[in-house]
Amino acid sequence: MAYDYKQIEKKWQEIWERKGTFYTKNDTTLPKWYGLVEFPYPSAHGLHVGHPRSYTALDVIARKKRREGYNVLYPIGFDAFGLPTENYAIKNKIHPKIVTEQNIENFTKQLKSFGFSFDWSRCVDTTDPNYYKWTQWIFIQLFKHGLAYKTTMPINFCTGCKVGLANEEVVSGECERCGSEVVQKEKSQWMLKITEYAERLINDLDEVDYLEKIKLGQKNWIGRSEGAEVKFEIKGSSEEHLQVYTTRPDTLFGATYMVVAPEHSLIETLKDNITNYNELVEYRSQAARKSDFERTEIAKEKTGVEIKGIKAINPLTNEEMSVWISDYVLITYGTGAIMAVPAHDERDFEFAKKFGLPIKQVILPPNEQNETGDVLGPLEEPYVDVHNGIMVNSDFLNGLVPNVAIKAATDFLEEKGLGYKKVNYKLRDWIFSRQRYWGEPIPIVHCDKCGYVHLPEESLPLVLPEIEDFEPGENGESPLAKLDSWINTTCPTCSGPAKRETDTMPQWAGSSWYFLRYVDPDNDKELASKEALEYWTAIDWYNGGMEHTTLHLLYSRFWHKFLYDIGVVPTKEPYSKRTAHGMILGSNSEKMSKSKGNVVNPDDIINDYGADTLRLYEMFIGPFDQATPWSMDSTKGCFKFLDRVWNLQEFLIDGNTYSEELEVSMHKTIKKVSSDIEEMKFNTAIASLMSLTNEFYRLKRVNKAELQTLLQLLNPFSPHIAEEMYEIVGYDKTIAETPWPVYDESKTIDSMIEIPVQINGRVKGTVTVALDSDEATLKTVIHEELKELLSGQNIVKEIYVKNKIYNIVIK
RNA sequence: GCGGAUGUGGCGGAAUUGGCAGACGCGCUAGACUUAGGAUCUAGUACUUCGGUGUGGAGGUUCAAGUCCUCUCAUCCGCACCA
Repeated sequence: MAYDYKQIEKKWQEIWERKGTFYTKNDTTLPKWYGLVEFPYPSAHGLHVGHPRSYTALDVIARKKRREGYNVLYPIGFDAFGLPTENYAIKNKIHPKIVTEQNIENFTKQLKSFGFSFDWSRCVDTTDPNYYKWTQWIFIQLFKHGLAYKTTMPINFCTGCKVGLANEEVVSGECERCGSEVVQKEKSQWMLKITEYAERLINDLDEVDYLEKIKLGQKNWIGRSEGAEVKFEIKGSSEEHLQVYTTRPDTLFGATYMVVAPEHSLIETLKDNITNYNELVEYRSQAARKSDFERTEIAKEKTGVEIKGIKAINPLTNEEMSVWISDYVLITYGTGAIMAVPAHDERDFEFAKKFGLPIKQVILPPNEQNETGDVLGPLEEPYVDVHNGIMVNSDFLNGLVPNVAIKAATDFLEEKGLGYKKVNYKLRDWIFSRQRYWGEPIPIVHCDKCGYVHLPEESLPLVLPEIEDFEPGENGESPLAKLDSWINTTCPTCSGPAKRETDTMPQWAGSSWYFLRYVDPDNDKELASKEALEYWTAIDWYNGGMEHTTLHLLYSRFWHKFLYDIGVVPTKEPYSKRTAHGMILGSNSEKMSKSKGNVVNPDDIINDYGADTLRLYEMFIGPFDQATPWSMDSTKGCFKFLDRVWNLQEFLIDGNTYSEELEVSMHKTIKKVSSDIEEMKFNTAIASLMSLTNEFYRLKRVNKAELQTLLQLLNPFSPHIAEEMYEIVGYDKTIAETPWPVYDESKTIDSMIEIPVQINGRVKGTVTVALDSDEATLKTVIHEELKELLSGQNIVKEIYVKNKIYNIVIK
């Protein structure tokens, strides 16, 4: 009988659904295991082959954990608010809600066709008011605790469409759709104070098991640095001064000019003193057209304008310094102003060269030091090493190494009241407003009397109003701003007239806590019950893409920590373990994209080869954490393997124990597959299953006990075929109800082994000896074996690494 | 620019972490078989002048290096309003 994957997969998916095989048990006495994958954004394109890489991986692990006796929670849901759906809706004149419904329906059908062991009864959808009610509730808690505030932040504004744009929609300074110029436009926006959690977000990484590169990525993103904030007086102005953050207070004597961001408030406050105000404003509007990324590009030529009419005073030398504006200084980092030390900073150096500003060397590199230590030629390039060199031209710092000078300089500044020690972070607060329709409404009203007031919690959810016209408003406003009936409301505090917030939340909101909802998805009293949270959190294993390292993963950790602080969740960290999968590329090794025509549709693979083949290939394709190109031929190879397994039925003989020739192989394979799954080395786990199958073919027979084990090990990867064959072989239980196979360590070792023999590091032969043979025995055997090669040679040394290798050194 | 990765046959990759480089799969070659199929089975397959040579390149440490050290080249990914 041929391998009829279509019939087999349909049959088992129906059985699993009917019996509720993978529904999570409500038994909290069992040990639990909570595996999580990133829930998909239900786009109109459907799933791509990247999704099942992560989903299959944790499905494999979940299926193994269940059979090891764990109560497993392996849920799925939909992250359904977001920009692409809204844009699609506008373009095709369909309500985003309808689009979302259709997409979710399609995604569900697709996901079910893979045979994933999700507990579908716990499916969540971030656009469901019963779900976003709690997203809004969390926002209110943040607001009540002073972690949500409003401030003016720039948005990308398309001068053509008159709407706000996402960064992704801006292509080299132009609107992706209409090609008009995009400028930065100031807007009042809701912000979340993630920076308040910066220190804990770094420190608590010590308590979790994340891939090292993920921890590193988060630490670098948060960008903690220790330095000093220094106050620079402005000549002729007693109230205004410049506040500067520097990690290198040791170089303060070398600061020869200052640079502030074009957006710096100083330009407005000292407008009357400034003689070239118009020139500065012009430069600022130029800078507004560039992204931060473009502005800080070191390769580009530095630009800038001197602020004429004002001077700053170096607090240590009391010298006058010119003040400039330049776009390489960002208003969002530090204080938006820097002291420039051109001799010891690359960008400052370049800037100084271009504008002919003084360069004063204050650190002498070690190789240039002479007896006097004061011979300073013109610098070819800036010298930036903090660990080597010696301070010069720096008064009381002279003779110190920079590292020591940093502390000395900071202490001095603190003593004299000129500055103070400060920890700074690159991490910025989270811009939480979107001028969009398809997001959670922000449950805040503005009352002229009471200011910003949150809605009463019992009034939630604040349902997104059904509107006809969800096109963006004029001047970058949210579509909701056009809806007077929505905007005008009463203040919950004073009952006076008030206006609703018209911006919505970013997509990140719903995904920052969805894993909590899975544990108790239908609760309408709390976001989840205490008992359920107590039992299920923290998540035991979370797998997802590397691209989420710095945003989703940090945002959700931040929210979780906040919820911990207010007593809602019992753990400090949401995820005990985090791993990441590599991207699946097109067969030409480029990122899959419609325009390149290299997209592989999983539906086609399932249709042509079946879900079992797709799952197997996704796990076999290459090392799990690395990017790998898709290959249609290799997909076929996986199908061929399953077909070979299917045809083992022809060789099947009776036998309740492993046969003698296969015993070691059986135990070795169980060991290898078990440990490889835990380490996510799926590709080699499958390779060992293939090898075992090849052995069965070589012997032209397999007994029931051996086939049973093979099917049990194959089951997590290709569950349908494994279950079907298990049933055919005649077991009354399904594999899903069967414990994971065990191995005997003593039976994984061969009694005779082959030892390679090297002469001067080159393999010249091998000898087969009993395991753990002693060196003397081995030496006799080897010298007999390699008699000819060794005769007349001067043997200098012989090295034996037990059970590994034997090396003879001759001269 | 900042940050994170990766370089091994024709291709995807493996290598017990310093111990026989190329497991497993694809592709290719030859043979067998046949209800001529998307077949299947068996054997072979890094290069080679058969001495050797080979893990992006150049040095080094070691009895022994894909693995450790120094320098260097190339490619890919992320960068805060895509998710």
